[in-house]
Amino acid sequence: MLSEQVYAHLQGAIMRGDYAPGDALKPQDLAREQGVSLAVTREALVRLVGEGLADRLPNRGFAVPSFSDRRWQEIAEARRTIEPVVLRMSIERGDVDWEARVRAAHHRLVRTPAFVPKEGEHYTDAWAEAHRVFHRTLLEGCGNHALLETFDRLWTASELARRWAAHRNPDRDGVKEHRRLEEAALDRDADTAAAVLVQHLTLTAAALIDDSRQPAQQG
Amino acid sequence: MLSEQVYAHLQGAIMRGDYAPGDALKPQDLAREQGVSLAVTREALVRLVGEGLADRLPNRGFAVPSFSDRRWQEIAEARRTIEPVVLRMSIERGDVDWEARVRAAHHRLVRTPAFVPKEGEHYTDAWAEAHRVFHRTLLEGCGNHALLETFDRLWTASELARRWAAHRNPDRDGVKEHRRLEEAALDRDADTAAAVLVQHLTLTAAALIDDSRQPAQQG
DNA sequence: GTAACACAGATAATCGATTATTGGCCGGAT
DNA sequence: ATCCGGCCAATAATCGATTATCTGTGTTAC
Repeated sequence: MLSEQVYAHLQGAIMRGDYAPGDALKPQDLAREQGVSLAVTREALVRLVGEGLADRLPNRGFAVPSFSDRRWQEIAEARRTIEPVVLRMSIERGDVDWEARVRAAHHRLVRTPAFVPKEGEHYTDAWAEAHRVFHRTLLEGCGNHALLETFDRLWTASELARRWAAHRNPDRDGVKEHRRLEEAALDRDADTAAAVLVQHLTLTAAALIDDSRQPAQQG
Repeated sequence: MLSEQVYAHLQGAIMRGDYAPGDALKPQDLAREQGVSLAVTREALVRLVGEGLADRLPNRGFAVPSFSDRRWQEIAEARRTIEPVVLRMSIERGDVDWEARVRAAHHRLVRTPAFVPKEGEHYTDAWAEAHRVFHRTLLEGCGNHALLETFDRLWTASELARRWAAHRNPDRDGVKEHRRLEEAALDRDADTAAAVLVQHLTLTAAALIDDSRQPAQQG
């Protein structure tokens, strides 16, 4: 299934930031680059649109979603609204296997370097994936596929937005936040875990507000 | 944009139950029936898959999602988990325009006949739509597109499942439930509204459990 | 000088035909 | 009689070419 490969390639490219928001995704060019036909490329693009990773402008083709501060804030709020509730369910229901996977995911997250020296300011692909897996594993104890799918969609949107938010981290200790999250979850302390998660998500959202509303005001 | 029409047609047909769960959706046949090419049909099918209204079996084509009791229960639980929280936000934030739209949606719901005499046991399209609009309007006060999109996806999945759940309504007064929901929302009584909504969703889910686990055990 | 129109190039959307893969069917061997 | 393996029809997936639509530019009329 060629469209699968093209889809994966485009998803990676968009999430990695190879294209800027608003850039046109021309089926012709993409088809030539990938060495496939138009139909295949179109199929992949339609899928991307379904996942929210591309916009479709009728009779004007496809494009990378344009960054919108408002939309980003709504996604962040949606996560703050939904994830704590699911986390509570997860903590209540998770079994030993879940506990083990949380530990494993946290370990992997801690041991994966977030930045590579030369690469510059952006997270490594490996860390981004470990980060996603940790957050998802925390919720997987709920055992509800529909809820986890909701998480997946919001996470994707959230990551895409963050990629384009030039975040100057206000003294933030992500490592510590994650550790507190892991501890509270494994202690079955739902209240604490939910509170820490909300704070974690709030801080992430706040980092963007600052940058977009006070660009380079360092006085 | 032809694929749009084909998409709309298929969505309606699937939701209406013109195809049974598991039925193959053959691009060839569909293309012939609709008088369009394969590419167009495929594009529509890929969209359907994205919306959860079709399954894709690699190298084996597309099919109507097979009904799964487990999946349905998970969707119902997801709704019970998310919608009350969003309803609270909506009640807290909704403005006068929202109030007016809630009243209008409820009025329309009440005045739309749920069944047509001859048609048999299934809801009319008009009532199903009015029902959806009422529930969605209740949540729209939250003003968060990401959350409403989540609602839309869960609603679609929920409706599709319900279409195939031969629900024998246990003495249920849907009209009354909706009225209590409207009243609590407009009274800004978030606690009551959330509680009524959870009960509403629980009863809907329960109707299916009964039928699938005790098929025709009447005495 | 401005504004409306028409042309041209680019590209989105669609089509009909070709290739590749699947699952069932038949025959032969054990 | 049953099981294994190779044909065959059906159809999924892909392709290259065609048609329709949009955007920008240049021209002409006022």
